[in-house]
Amino acid sequence: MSTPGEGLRRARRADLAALPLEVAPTLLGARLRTVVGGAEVILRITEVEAYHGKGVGDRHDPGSHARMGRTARNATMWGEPGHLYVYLSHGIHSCVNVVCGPEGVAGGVLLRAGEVVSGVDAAAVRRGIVPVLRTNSLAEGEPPRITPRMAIHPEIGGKQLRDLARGPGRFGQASGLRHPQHDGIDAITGAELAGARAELWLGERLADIATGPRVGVAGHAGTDAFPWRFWIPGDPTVSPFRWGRGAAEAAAALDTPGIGSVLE
DNA sequence: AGGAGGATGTGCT
DNA sequence: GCACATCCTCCTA
Repeated sequence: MSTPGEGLRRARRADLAALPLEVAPTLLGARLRTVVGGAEVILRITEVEAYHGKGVGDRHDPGSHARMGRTARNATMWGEPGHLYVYLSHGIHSCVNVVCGPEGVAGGVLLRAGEVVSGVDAAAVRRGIVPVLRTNSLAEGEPPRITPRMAIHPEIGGKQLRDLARGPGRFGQASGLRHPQHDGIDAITGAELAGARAELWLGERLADIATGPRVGVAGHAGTDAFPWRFWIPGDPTVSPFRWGRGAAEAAAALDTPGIGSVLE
């Protein structure tokens, strides 16, 4: 079993007890380690979004699955922090959130993108591109690199490696976690659920964090004016920005920038 | 009971 | 840039 990285420690439930807007930037550079069907993948998180909901002392979030209150679908978002809310997007993609905020208050951080730092083979199999990618024997903590076999396909370049977990659907697929069987899995204890285990590791120090409006969320001028999306500036695995339905118009009316700004 | 609309990715124009 | 896949959830009747 490989370790997720130098100087990292397992996340504790208390690390995730604050509201999503506070927790979200602390998950950048963290590792999500999953073992599904015996295959381990470690993802270094490079892009996240905060989602609140409707709850006591909470900021109302009309872009959240929890905006209407507690339902069967979003129940995990109300639960104990540190579990993973896995939902089905567009009938196709299983997307992964880290539940945070106090129990009884809806909140989660959507893991939008990551870098596969271990288990490239398993991730590539899940992404359906296994013939192209092979891992060489990587030293402990060494990032995956473009292999000779990839070099035979110059038209591909490093894009398939970069794209393995670039975007929430790809991230979920690379992780192996799926809706509905893995919804609610505990990333603090690492307890097995439906043949899967998940662990969250924290502790990487980042020099800079970028913020901006969330991607693809239907127009909610009030919330999109606030930076709910966080990413590691310059990281190639961060997904492209796009407006949600009606959001561009709403943002234009408020003179809200779309790409976001880099904070210190 | 029926239907609209997704916290998206892919492929074609 | 735009259509489409595919299915679940919640709203309306």
